[in-house]
Amino acid sequence: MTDRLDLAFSALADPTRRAILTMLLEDDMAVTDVAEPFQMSLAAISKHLSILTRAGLISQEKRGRVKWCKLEPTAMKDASVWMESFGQFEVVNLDAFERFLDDELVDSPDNLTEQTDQA
Amino acid sequence: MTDRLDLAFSALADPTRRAILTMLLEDDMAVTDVAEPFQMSLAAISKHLSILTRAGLISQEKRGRVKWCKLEPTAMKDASVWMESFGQFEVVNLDAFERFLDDELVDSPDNLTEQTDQA
DNA sequence: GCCTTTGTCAACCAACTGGTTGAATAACGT
DNA sequence: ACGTTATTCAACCAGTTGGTTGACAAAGGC
Repeated sequence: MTDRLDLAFSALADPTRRAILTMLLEDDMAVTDVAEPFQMSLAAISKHLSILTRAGLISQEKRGRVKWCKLEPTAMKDASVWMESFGQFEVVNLDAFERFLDDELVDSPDNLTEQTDQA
Repeated sequence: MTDRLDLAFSALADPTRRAILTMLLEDDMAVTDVAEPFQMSLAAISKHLSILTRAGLISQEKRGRVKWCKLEPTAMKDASVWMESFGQFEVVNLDAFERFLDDELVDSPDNLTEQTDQA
């Protein structure tokens, strides 16, 4: 219990934490800066960051009095690999191939800002 | 809150539910048969199944007195797509492309039968 | 030295989770 | 009609989660 996948998926289950990961996609950030756009307390964000750290999704390194947060995509990739087993049923076709090529051409991930409203 | 991704990721965060999904990879199953390998009560499994249903990861159809559970990979794929954005850092290269082509050549997914710890 | 900034810790709280049990519902076999 | 099988419902419980606040420690600036 509480293996890698448990930690990764339950860390990803929270929208605040997903938003944080999206922010870190742009650049490494200090804890205070991560907290800035949110309405909740700094302590709450600090907790979220330690959950993300425990899941291996980010790493934190203290330099001076500032603690820098850095995205660690490896843990996410493990979870992604687990999920991909389920996808094979439907996606092995030219459509997927085309989308793959499209993704290759996109160099900056501007369309990533938490796409929750597109239901 | 509690949007699609919240539901999908938190459903996937539980090892029992991931095991259930893996079982359903093989074939559609009745609730009782899903419950059989687990040590917990049937009611607990029933709850897990409704969580998976609410997340869209499976569908349930009642035929006679038996409720059949069927894998629905679409919801998982949504989550997978979200995650893949984070992979771009490391995988955008010929390696990924090559693996994609390899997958294309495999016509039957026979190598899927044992990728988890499910006994 | 002193004040400010950065971040965590500890205690607390309400809400949710994952399990239990026992009763209820619904369809089947005979 | 009756007992059996399949599944859910309702109430309950312990433990976890996601937030709060106030106190604290550590590093920097002046």
